[in-house]
Amino acid sequence: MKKKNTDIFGALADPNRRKILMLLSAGILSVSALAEQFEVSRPAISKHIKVLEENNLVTVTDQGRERLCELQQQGFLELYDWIKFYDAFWNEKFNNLENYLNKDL
Amino acid sequence: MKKKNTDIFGALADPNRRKILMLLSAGILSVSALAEQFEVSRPAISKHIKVLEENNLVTVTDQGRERLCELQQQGFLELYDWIKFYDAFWNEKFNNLENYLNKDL
DNA sequence: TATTTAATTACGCAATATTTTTATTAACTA
DNA sequence: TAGTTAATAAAAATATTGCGTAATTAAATA
Repeated sequence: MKKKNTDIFGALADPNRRKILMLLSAGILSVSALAEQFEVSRPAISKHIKVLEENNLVTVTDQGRERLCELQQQGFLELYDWIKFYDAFWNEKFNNLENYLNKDL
Repeated sequence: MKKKNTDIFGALADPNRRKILMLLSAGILSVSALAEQFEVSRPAISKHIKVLEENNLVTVTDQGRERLCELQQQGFLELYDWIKFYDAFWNEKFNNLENYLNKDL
């Protein structure tokens, strides 16, 4: 039983991890292909990918000795759900403001 | 010139800070009123609020010796902008899938 | 089979983050 | 004015994170 290190917000808190996601938005890439785009070492990138994987932002599939990384929607949906709550909050707030402003028209 | 500690993703990475936002979604609260809802000390909450303020998730207004905290939309919009990019990514992806599936109909 | 390549694991360390305790500032109130 | 309340600042302790090096595993290749 492996324990999860961080949640989705923690996963997104690191700039290198967000850069990985951005790179993967252009297409599937191996760990090495990703690592080439960074100053940091390959093990560092490996760990970042693991965090992204644990939080369902990325899926990794073994292909021979390579591991191919691809964006996964589920993690993004989780984040989306979170922000939707506040989106609703703001909509309601501005609706109420609008109602208030129109009260005497 | 004071330097900002973290960006919006870092600001949201802490569970206590997200709880502060949730509590503020119910209405304006003073620092003390917020602190009551946590196990951690008041200075800790103070610092969390500062981070939220620096990232435009919360505005604080002085009222006598109290400081009233309120949600601020700007920070949420920043996050929204980020996720919108990936939202578009997924929409495009599934559109393409749909196009592919319908190709021979 | 020996070597190379892709990647992870293990370990340790430096940098950051979070929290606490103590001290301080400023605004109310008796 | 003296005491209390709300909050932050400063300093220090603790916890977590990110990263590198070295070692290891597994697959491809000469």
